[in-house]
Amino acid sequence: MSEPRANLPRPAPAPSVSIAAVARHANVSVATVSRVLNGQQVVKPATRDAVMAAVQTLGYRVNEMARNLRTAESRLLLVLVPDVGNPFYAEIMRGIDSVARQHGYLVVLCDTGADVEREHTWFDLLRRRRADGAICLDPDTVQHALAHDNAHLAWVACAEFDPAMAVPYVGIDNRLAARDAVQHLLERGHRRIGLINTDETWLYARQRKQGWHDALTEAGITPRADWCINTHSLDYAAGNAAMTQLLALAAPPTAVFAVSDTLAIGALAGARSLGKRIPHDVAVVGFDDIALAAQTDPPLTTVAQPMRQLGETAVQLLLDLLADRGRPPAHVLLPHRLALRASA
Amino acid sequence: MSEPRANLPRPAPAPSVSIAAVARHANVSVATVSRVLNGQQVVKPATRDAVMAAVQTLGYRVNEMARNLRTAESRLLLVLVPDVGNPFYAEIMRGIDSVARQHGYLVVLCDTGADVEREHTWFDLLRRRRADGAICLDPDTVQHALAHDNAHLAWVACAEFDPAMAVPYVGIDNRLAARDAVQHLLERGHRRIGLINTDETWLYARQRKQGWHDALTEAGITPRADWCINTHSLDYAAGNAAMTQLLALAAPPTAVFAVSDTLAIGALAGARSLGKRIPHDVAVVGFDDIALAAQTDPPLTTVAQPMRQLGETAVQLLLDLLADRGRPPAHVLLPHRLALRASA
DNA sequence: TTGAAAGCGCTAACAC
DNA sequence: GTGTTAGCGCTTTCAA
Repeated sequence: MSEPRANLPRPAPAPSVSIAAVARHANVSVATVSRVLNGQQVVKPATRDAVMAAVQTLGYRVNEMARNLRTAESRLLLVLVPDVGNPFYAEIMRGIDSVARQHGYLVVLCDTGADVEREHTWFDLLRRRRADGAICLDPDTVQHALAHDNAHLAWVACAEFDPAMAVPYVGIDNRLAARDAVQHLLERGHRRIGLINTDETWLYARQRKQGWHDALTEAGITPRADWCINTHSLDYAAGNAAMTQLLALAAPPTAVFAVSDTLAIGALAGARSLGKRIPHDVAVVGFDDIALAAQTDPPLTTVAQPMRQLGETAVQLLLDLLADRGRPPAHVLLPHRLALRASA
Repeated sequence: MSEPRANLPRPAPAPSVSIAAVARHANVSVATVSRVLNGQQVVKPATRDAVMAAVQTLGYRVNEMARNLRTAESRLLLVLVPDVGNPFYAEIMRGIDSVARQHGYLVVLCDTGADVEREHTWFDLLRRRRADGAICLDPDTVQHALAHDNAHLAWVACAEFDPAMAVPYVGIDNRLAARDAVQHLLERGHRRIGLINTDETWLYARQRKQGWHDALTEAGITPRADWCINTHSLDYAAGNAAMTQLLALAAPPTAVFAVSDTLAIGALAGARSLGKRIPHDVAVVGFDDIALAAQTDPPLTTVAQPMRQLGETAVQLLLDLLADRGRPPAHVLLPHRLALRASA
């Protein structure tokens, strides 16, 4: 919908020097000024210098809004993030931001709360030409709900994606990564290995659970249902509660794999408050390798995701798409690695 | 400088429905369509409905770039943040974002690294009409360096500010808040109270040190120079190292006040790795009250800043300024409180 | 190598 | 109430 917008107060415009003023001052046409400003080589050096001098003395700055209207692009990219406060996303943002800026794009951080409705309102900015493209980090289920209405818009999926959708994406092999993490625990001699998983509306949650399952069954262990807890959020408190629940079991796990570092760090706190020592009483492996992971007590063993590179690649995919709308969607899987520390 | 921009590849434009098409389809003028779209009440209901129907069937969306060129505003706000990864700023961002969106503004998160040069390039976006205003969270010393060149631009300071500058700001009374924190420690019987401070290019660092000093001298204690450590960053590792250094003193502090929660959490880790129990061997008080503070072991006693409200107020100040460039700069101080937990 | 002029899609002043 | 029209400041043919 194109709703009538609320009657917002209008700010007063700032005083401005237009391209026409520069042209007048330099005794050339606006076309010539434009050519100089855009670095076109056809302009005679002397003319060029005169224009630059005028720009200098007048303190002229291009009005990018006008330029963008003319070129039909906003040079704005949207990043749709389910939870801005999560450090995992913060690092991806950094990757996105650096590459986007190199290409002359500005990035708007959009908090979606993993909610389809809010996603829709953000996508509407694309329709209104407010932004050129979007990078979506929301659950694959949310993306799926979006796909139909937004097929013609320029967007890519990052970290989380639905492989069946005709949208470019970049991520890691979550199933394999989770399997690696659990195998590490198995190698340390653990047989009862718990899983702190999150909401399975996330593809990564389903895939990492699979990886946990893979590793256990390959080791001849039958995963028990009560070894697996699903939290409703990724915050520290949720990890804390999940660990408490796991340790209350008659035969509690001797090791726990959490699908996110924030959950794992909460789990550490939960175990400690029950007087457990880590990794002696219970070992913990996390996922992501956020900065805090190296600072916990003990430092957290975790699956390192190439977060920065994830973000960088996502922008690249988006720019490729913008440059050629017709191209078949590219799918990129980046390598992960296990960051071994003291918690497991 | 208005540099010739790099020759960036141009994305292909998306297919589009203009306001003229809607007008044609509804048998009215573009002006009428514009009126309906902007919610002006003068339009006859029947006409309005016809327009809306045309909008619906054509799938029209306003081109905000064109609108913004005409209204001479970009509806974009900049938030200049020294460190995007710091959870303190993440929460302020949330406050900013929510209020900005309510007023039809989009927010761009700008990572400055507390660097004057990078700040300058961001401010240039204001000059090029790419953004309408900015909220600056950088050190007062950086702001000070900026003030001269950017006096005519619309910007406000948040959390950190130079009271002597003619720029609107919102913050808290850092000196008083720090004094409260240290007084709490004194009430618990501590006499040797360390300070983990950060770089004193920050006004808040200087002010909080003052508060620490105030409380001690009021209690008849002479603050010792070696009780005070200045870190070069706010990350967990810096807090860890500072605590280690403090505890190596001949007569180590029995309590430590850290000027940021991230520092305090790192300090907790540092103390623990030396086998100290908290608060028994050394008590710790932080500053900010980020989400993680309630999840540490033990939970962190800290000075709670109204982060969300800080952000909300900053936007309000900025919008006020945008609405009336001439108004005298408003200065707002928000209340803090002590969040009592187990670490002190 | 440069200039004149036609828009980009919209809002708003003015006319009817 | 509604239509006509003149720009907003820029880029980009097309001519010269």
